[in-house]
Amino acid sequence: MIDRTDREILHWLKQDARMQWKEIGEKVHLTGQAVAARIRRLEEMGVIEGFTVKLDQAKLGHPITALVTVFMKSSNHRALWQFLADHPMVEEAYRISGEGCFWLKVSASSQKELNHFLDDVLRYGNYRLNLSIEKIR
Amino acid sequence: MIDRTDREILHWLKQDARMQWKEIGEKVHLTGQAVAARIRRLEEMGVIEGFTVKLDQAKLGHPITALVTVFMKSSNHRALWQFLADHPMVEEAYRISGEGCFWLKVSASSQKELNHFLDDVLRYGNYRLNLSIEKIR
DNA sequence: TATGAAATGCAATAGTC
DNA sequence: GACTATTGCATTTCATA
Repeated sequence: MIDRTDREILHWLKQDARMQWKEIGEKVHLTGQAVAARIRRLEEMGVIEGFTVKLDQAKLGHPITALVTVFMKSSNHRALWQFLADHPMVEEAYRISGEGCFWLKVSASSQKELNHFLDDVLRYGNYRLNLSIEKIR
Repeated sequence: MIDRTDREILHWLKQDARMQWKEIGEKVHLTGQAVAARIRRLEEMGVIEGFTVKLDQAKLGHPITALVTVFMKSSNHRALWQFLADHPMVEEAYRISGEGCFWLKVSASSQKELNHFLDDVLRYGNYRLNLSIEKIR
């Protein structure tokens, strides 16, 4: 279904998603064509969801990374779900187990922008805020 | 320093990091070469940290995503820092403000594997655990 | 599911503005 | 910084095992 070679290919793609099929092929002892076929299959299977860039948010003018836990007061999960799914400041969002909570990673250009976001969140529930002071990974 | 066109390029790369320079060029009204030059510059500036794949961890045999907050008991931050920076299950880790804490996103293949990880974390401090029950973004 | 050969087309480089 | 023209090489496709 998904063998050791597939995992090796994913390993290299994780390091550099623009690596050439041929180059990956040399690393995993396959031709570029075989690598291309495997990657196509992994995409079709949904194992590979897509290819992206890792960006330095601070250098893009978003120096604030906030880790937010939201505690719902109402049971109107759906509305918050949609709010989070659409909001441009939300980089990651999870529904989590426990007292009807969500967990978010939010990127902000200023304290003011973050405050405004949090005010919007307050319409749905309370929150606990943690600010990142260093990104480890 | 970093203009509107750069941001547009980043926007397209975020959607598909393997999009061809030429194709991006058509979208932002530039030649492929001009796009390549800008991307090279953005990499040198460190705005682009790299190119990666988005993977479906569940389909790779890691159905559990845990969001963990660590509260240090000692002040031996450095040791935990290193532990987190190296550990293969840790997908993201941040030093956060407040009571000497870290925040982590951890991927696990089983409850047992997660428990083992958490036991290791206990050497450094206490933790609060939340399990993801749905990935929103 | 892999390879080898052929056709296509992108990327890299150099030169110009 | 961007464009055009040229060259080199990866990707794609197809036939084959």
